[in-house]
Amino acid sequence: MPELPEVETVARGLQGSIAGRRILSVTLRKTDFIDDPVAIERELPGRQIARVERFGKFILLQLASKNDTLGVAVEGTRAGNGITQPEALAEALLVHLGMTGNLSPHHAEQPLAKHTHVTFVLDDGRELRYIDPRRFGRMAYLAGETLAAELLRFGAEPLLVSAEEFARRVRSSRARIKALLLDQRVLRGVGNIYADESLWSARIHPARVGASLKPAEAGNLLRALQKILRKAIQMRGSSISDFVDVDGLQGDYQQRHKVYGREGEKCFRCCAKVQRILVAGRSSHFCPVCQRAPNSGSRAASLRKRALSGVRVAKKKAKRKMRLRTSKG
DNA sequence: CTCGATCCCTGGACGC
DNA sequence: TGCGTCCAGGGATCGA
Repeated sequence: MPELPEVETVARGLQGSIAGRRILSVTLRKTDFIDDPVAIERELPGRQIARVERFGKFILLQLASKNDTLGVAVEGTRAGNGITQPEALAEALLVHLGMTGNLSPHHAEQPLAKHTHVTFVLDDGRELRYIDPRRFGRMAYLAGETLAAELLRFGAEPLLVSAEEFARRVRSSRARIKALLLDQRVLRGVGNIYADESLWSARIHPARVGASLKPAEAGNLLRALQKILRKAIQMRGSSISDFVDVDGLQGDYQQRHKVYGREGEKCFRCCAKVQRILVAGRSSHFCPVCQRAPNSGSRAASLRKRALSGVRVAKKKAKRKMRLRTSKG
């Protein structure tokens, strides 16, 4: 299940193996996961892949500008509004691997694997193939403002976001921290595995409300998340069911999982049994001892809280009254 | 705003 | 062996 480290692994692999190659032709088979199949057939043939990068859980195949690739002075700037915006990222093919997507180069003579939905013939005799049994992935050719608008929908990059920014995003929401970590509008790239792993590391229960996190807790969580993501990238991601990189190699980070997929097994810190519950509709693995359950979730607790704060307010009012009376008298 | 439910899809696990 | 059933999960969408 490709999340940030897996997608990063694939993007780096592709950057090394297909950057600079030109796409000669495109063959589409199943297209129900493609935003606009016709645009892909129209725009990609003849184009050079300038660079491959990760954006959240997306692989971005950045296309060299037509001017560069053709080496011909095509018509001048198209900026009709007079604003010249030398957009670094003007055109790209976005690929989301979903749950089971695989994007990798193959020798042309290699038989097509089952569920090969897209083939890009490259100028060196190889083919870049997209294989995705479940078709939970997504593919889209986007350019200009459409591309910019699409990328703007996503939140901060987990490896670059500052502690302040992360704390602000997380602590300004009443949603549960697990849901916030998974919400691509908050952070881009975190999925179920790394959300659970970082919450365990920071000893934060997945059902905690974001706004209930103390600044220090938010800081610990981001540190844990970044450390885990970096290590996972170093180990080329986690291979749970079928993730492999562009060379067909599995990742190794699943060997480091502390809670994910370990329901019923002992917590590595305290030996309590790892539990799995549903939070935000996703299975969430955690240690019930290390990660204390929020008590603000229960009705009884919230009533208790309200009663307490009510008492506090009443006391303050009484104090103020008293002060007024004494100052007068 | 936040939630849960539902759908998409297939392969793998499991029960009989 | 061969069914049927259930489940996983990222994301979109919809109604509460």
